[in-house]
Amino acid sequence: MFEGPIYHQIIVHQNIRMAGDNCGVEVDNIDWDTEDELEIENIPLASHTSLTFPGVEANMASSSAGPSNTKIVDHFIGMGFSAKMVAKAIKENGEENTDSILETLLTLSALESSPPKQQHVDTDDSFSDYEGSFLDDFSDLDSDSENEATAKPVSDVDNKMMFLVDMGYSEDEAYAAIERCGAHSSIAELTDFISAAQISKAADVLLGDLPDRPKPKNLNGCSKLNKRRHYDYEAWKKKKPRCFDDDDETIRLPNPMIGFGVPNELCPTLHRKIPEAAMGPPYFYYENVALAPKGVWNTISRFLYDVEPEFVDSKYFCAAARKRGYVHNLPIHNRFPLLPLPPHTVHEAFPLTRKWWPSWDTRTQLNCLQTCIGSARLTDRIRKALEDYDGERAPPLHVQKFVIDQCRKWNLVWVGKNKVAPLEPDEVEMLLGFPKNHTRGGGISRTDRYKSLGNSFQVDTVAYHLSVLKDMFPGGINLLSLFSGIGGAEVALHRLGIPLKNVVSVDISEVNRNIVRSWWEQTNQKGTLIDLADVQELDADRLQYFMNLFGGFDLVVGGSPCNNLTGSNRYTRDGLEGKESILFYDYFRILDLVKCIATKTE
DNA sequence: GTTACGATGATCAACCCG
DNA sequence: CGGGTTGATCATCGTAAC
Repeated sequence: MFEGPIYHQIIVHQNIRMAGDNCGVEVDNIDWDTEDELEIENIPLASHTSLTFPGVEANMASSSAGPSNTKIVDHFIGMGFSAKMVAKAIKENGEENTDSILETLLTLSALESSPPKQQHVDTDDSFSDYEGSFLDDFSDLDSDSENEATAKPVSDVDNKMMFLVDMGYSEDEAYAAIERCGAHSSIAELTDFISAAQISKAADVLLGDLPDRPKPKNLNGCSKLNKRRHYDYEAWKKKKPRCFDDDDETIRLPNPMIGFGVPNELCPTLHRKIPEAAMGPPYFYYENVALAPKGVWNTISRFLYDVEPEFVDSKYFCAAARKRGYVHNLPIHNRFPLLPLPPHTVHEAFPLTRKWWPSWDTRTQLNCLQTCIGSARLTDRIRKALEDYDGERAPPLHVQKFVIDQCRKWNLVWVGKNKVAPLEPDEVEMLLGFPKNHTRGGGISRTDRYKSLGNSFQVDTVAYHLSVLKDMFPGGINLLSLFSGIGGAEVALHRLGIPLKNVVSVDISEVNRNIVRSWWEQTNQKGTLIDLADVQELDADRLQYFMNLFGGFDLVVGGSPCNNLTGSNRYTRDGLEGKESILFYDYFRILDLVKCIATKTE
């Protein structure tokens, strides 16, 4: 398979970057012409029409169901059934029971004696409606609005309008949704509202003359965490705009935070049900901070096929805490940890600190490793505060408290008499499970190393979850790694001994891409690494191209930006709709495309 | 590059009330 | 005693102004 012209082409790509920035010289040598032509034909038309609005609503109204939140609708439309038929089938069966929906659809299409293919939404059209570089325009608007505080609410509405229109909804629908739900509603709420309205409308048209239809079954039989449902348009009208969350039980974090199990602990979960729409292939693995604002994890879970998130604190894997939520459709049986097991306490990890560690500092593990470190001035203040009590056995309690508080806040360790210091970058690398000097060199500054590391996976934790893939893919896997950062997923798979056949790695930061490429070369990988800069560049055409080339992706990994979610952000903790964190929807978009393309080529 | 800078939500203990 | 409330305590893949 990997011989002949195709293989040749891969080799050509192997050592170039397809990043949009600063590769002008190299680009000329790349055989990308064919793809570029494709794009010229398909993309600009689609994205421009949707950005300048005219005629879009007519286009989309006919297909009736919007593309994003109505995943089930989408799923079946993607299979080639008409939107009307899908709406009808869902109305009849309820949306939980995909089996019977499919059955109804098959019956309906048989009745109409026209095979689904005739209603089949053309692949390219549906994809190109989907894509576009809308977030570029989005962020431009955003930065403009930052200068004028008074203009903010207006442009916020504009942003959401544009986002919704780019997702494929009509301008009218988007406007109605924003008006109904309020300008501060999340994209998820807005899309839910639109799709509820669409389904309701479609059903009215189709089924208005059938008074004795069976009621949708099984809407209450779903599990606690499987709360996704659609609202009747009428029901929506009566409700106040923001009460969507109220009856939707917010996901609670488990205590202890061990997810579906960690090594050497009793497994709290022996079996879990994965919704049918979520089943692999491909397998997917999504990560973000556990302590996100309320409702964020509900939204993430709802988009990712109603899979229950697994919340795990990495303190069960290494000497530092890292509370994260993972949404994945991997089996949870027979997981195994990476060996050797990393140290679980600070003393084991940094034996030299033991000598200076005062007895009144009772920490045994570190807090979450962040992107910033404590300042030199702070460690100096601590030293001076302690030196005042040098002769005594221990400083007074208020000094102890000050020192401990700062040590906890900044993850300081004892490196000398009265002397604390932040961790060195290589120490952070070790704690996170990366090889020493993983982020070193290649023109990266110390600050950037901390930043890249602070944004990364904890390798042992992720590897434990991914370990089940080893037996399933003895020949290796094809990996699509979004927001891959310094390559946490790649390193985890490699350390598990799972060969990496083809890896498409997407990250906006050039230094991160360099780190991954450098690691790739250092570890003598036999496979192919392709790096892209921007998840928004990854459109249907390009995905299709890669999937044809590789025979599909086995695993789609991604941890989308958390900076608008984390509590340590005082300025722009805007939730999932924040400027960066909104890229979560791109993870969903791409994952859904991968699933669609895989289903089609089956 | 360095040093400033809180707010949100989770957890826990104490408390109240019926 | 159980459930709910209140308040103290703590942690947080960060950003803005120098």
